[in-house]
Amino acid sequence: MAEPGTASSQRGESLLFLTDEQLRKGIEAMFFAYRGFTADPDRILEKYGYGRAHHRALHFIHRAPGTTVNNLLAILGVTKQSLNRVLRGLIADGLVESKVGKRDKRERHLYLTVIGEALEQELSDAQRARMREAYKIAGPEAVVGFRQVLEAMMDPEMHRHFAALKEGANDR
Amino acid sequence: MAEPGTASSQRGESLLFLTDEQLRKGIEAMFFAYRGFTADPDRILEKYGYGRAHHRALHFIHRAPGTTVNNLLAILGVTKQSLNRVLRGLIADGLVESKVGKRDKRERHLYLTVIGEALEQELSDAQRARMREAYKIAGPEAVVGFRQVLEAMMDPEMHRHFAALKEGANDR
DNA sequence: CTTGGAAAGTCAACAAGGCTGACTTAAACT
DNA sequence: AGTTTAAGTCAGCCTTGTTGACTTTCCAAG
Repeated sequence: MAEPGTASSQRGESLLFLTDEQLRKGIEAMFFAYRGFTADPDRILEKYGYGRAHHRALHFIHRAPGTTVNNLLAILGVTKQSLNRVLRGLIADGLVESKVGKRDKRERHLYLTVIGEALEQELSDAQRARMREAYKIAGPEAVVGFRQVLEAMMDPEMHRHFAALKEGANDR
Repeated sequence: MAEPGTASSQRGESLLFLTDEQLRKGIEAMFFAYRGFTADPDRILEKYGYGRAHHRALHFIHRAPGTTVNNLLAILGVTKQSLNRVLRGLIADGLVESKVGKRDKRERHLYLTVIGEALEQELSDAQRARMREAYKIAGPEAVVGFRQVLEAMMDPEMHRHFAALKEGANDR
């Protein structure tokens, strides 16, 4: 790889490797890795006639069952019309259920049905398998660094949403 | 849900955090980070009436000046028709130059013009700035791990292309 | 020297998934 | 009562991906 001779790699001040070349390699790594990251789900989705947009909706509804449309909109960062097109299909096919809110009846709370959960699992299994494999190859230390860099790369707004998606425990 | 210690393979201590929950957080981190990763260039591209596809073409032509269309096709992983549409625009606008090959006159070798380089720089500057910032926050150790995980996540075919894009030195 | 195949380019048609703008309905808030 | 909010819808547009069919140019092998 590149020159390892940047002296002490433990000092936070040793930013000598931040050459344009190294940064460009990072950019390219993101590009190629993201392709791998989406490749397996894409293949599965095709079988069912869905796309990436459906996957994202399924993923985040699974993660935050009972979430409102508005909340999902904020997480996904798309327009109401875009999301609605996708959601309509998933509801029509019986993968997602939309329930009128109790406190506020204007809101719709979204849930995965049994078959919705099943597809989410299938997609998630594939994606987790690749990630697990990558983690195994790179090792535990690398995983920590990976996550740190990714988090630092997010827009602050997005990082808020990311952090809010903690393990378990949702409202409702 | 997340049962810890499922099938402890290889290094015992290391795999304890590979719960489904942790893996899902990794997946979400990729999603949100990629959004941040593309946000700045997207804003710039909009000013000039271009899209992400144009950015990718500019990036890889900059990286491998004189590359052939076929080679670019393999790197980008799109169809000839898709790439050609984008390339046609860039050539018409004078950002990219297409030269007939010397050895093999069927091939076209692609180069950025001065203004092509200028736009590539503008895009790249923004993207590198974000990456540099993320690297600085995460620290040098993290950067190494980041790159290791990303490389392990690529499809083998894509990793070949990635590795081929080493510093400097192009064919011709 | 002929011919098969590779590299590039083009036309046409289509689909997914973004977007804007305008508008409706129902419910909540003030 | 009037305004705002959440959701949904219709219509239309754009980018970027896809197939399929076809041409031109040219290299290389028979």
